[in-house]
Amino acid sequence: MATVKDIAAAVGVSIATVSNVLNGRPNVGRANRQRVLQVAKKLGYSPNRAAQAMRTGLTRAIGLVLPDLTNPFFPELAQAVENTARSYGLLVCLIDSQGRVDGESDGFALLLQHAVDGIIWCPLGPRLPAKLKKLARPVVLIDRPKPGYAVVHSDYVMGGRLLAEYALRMGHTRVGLLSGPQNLESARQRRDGFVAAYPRDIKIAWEVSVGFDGLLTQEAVDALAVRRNATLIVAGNDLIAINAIRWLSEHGVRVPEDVSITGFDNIRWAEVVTPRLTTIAQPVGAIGAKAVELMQEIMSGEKIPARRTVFDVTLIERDSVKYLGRR
Amino acid sequence: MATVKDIAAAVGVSIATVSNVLNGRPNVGRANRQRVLQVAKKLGYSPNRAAQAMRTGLTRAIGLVLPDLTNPFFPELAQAVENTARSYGLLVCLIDSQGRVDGESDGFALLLQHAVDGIIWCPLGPRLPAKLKKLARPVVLIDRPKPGYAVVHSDYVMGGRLLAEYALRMGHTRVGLLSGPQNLESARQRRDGFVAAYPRDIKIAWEVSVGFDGLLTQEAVDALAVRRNATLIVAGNDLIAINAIRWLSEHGVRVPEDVSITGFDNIRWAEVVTPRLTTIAQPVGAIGAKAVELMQEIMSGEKIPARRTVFDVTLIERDSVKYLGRR
DNA sequence: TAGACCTGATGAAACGTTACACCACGCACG
DNA sequence: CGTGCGTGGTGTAACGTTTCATCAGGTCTA
Repeated sequence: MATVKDIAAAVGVSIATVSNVLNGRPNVGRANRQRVLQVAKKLGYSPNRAAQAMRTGLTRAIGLVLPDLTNPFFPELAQAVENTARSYGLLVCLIDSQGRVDGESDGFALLLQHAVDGIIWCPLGPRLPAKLKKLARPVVLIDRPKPGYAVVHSDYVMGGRLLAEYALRMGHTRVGLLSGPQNLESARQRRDGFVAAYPRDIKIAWEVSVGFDGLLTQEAVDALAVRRNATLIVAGNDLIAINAIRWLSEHGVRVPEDVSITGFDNIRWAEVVTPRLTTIAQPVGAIGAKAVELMQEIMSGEKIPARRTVFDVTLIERDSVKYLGRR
Repeated sequence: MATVKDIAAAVGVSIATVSNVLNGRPNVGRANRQRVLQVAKKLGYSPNRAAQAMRTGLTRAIGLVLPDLTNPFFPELAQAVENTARSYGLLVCLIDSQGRVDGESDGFALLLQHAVDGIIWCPLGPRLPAKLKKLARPVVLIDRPKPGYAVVHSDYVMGGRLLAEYALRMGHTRVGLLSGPQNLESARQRRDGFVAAYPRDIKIAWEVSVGFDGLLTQEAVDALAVRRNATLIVAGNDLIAINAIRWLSEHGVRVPEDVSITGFDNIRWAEVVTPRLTTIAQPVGAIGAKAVELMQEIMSGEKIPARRTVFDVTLIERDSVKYLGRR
């Protein structure tokens, strides 16, 4: 591997001069600047990141800490993050905690050892390890807000509202709520957005909340079995909706003929499942990209970045909601 | 951050001694060894990776280069790789080429800059960039063999054979082949394993091959429309099978009543789709884990690792194949 | 013409490790 | 008693960069 010393020798200047032109500093003459650039290219020079890191403390790598890649929401996110990061010349170091808080903190420790320049984090555990906090590297949360952090996510209450409007338009006035975990702001806002949109027109027949992994609790199954007189089930995300559909069809309840259902996230399963799931689409790619851009802004110190970036969502109408006629 | 100098000062020995005990070298007395360890722990010492990398040339990080995380085969793989790597203290640096060969080589360049210790690669492009090859870092291929590389993948011809046996058992003797890209060994072996298993009993009514992303070509659609008198369609992977099912049901052909179909991979969609897909399960997690273990073996130089590790696959019987009665 | 001030360039220290070469000491052996 | 060796320990160079302080020489100004 060519080093700055090699370039200096080839051009006949000092390594300081080489370093100066490579870093775009002004104190070097036109002729030398050109020759250095030229030789650097010819030698296929690329700076030794380890040496740079040692001098500057910066690694040009960022961490991406996710709870579970097998949750189909995350791969697309990871892909967007990686590609945007790469366009900034940043390497993405992946941590998948497999839903375990201790895995997450192990991951943080590893990222800390490697001194990543920043972390994009979809939080599972409650807080950042103290050591990492002391390092004061920029942290951008994704999808799940937490006080004191920059965060980018989509407009969950808008999503809830969109679903409520649509429900009404399709003639549904009694609904059951199969919400996500209510300790998560992202789940709470979906629910609240829906409930608050048309409180007079839409009655909540029943309500139970489950995890975002979609596993149905006994309570949830009981609710699905009875359904009271809800004509529509509003699920906290697509995974929940899909599991509900499967449970229902295994128990002889047809969707949407007997009961309608909506999801949230528009994961790719949503259109392969039967019936194809009506849901809310988040701009996952844009969210991932924005998180990296934010990170880059913070790192370059150009400006104080927004604490909170919220993306609009859209309704994806498919086949899982039956039209009951105008009210 | 505490350094070895800090420890040395606190204990009252030289930094060389500190380094010696930290690296388990024998030339240091019992008393000093204990005190150094103790102080290191108290100070929360963790070695500066950049400095280590500069001295030793080793970074304790590996690259994971994938063609497309949104292909549901890969997230599980990535998760397994990351978790196993972490258990060895290795950081995983992710590259997702989004199916573009130039993205892949950009990714390799980035990994090269960061001097990862090795690369786990599910190859898209034909060859490793020359520079990387010169570095002679260990490379382990996953899923797609290539001459001259260590590779871990599952037993595709066994999968093909299993499907053939099953087809026969269910009474299917005329099949259509919707194979994967035949320039990929993994697709070719699936097909050949199936075809070669019972050449006298099973007739191939027609055959077309498409990409592993499952997008149906015009040729594929034509074949699906006619189907000749095939009673079973053997798809190259689950994505292809699922797209075929969707096309068929959109065109009034019922699965499996009118035609049966099988997949390959057992991606998680396979059990949410209707009908639930009969397919071949690969031990994806085991494959990812094994790739890392192999990498670790090569890096530690303990032994010459196997060039090729092949995993058994299993048949997952679900609802997409109709029983036609014993022949 | 002396001083001030630019421009272009350089020497050398520093970042935190590792590892080679060396040293001091004590003991055993011929 | 001299030599050799094993044990425990240290000094220091080197990895490749960046950056600070410095400098030579030229030009402008008073």
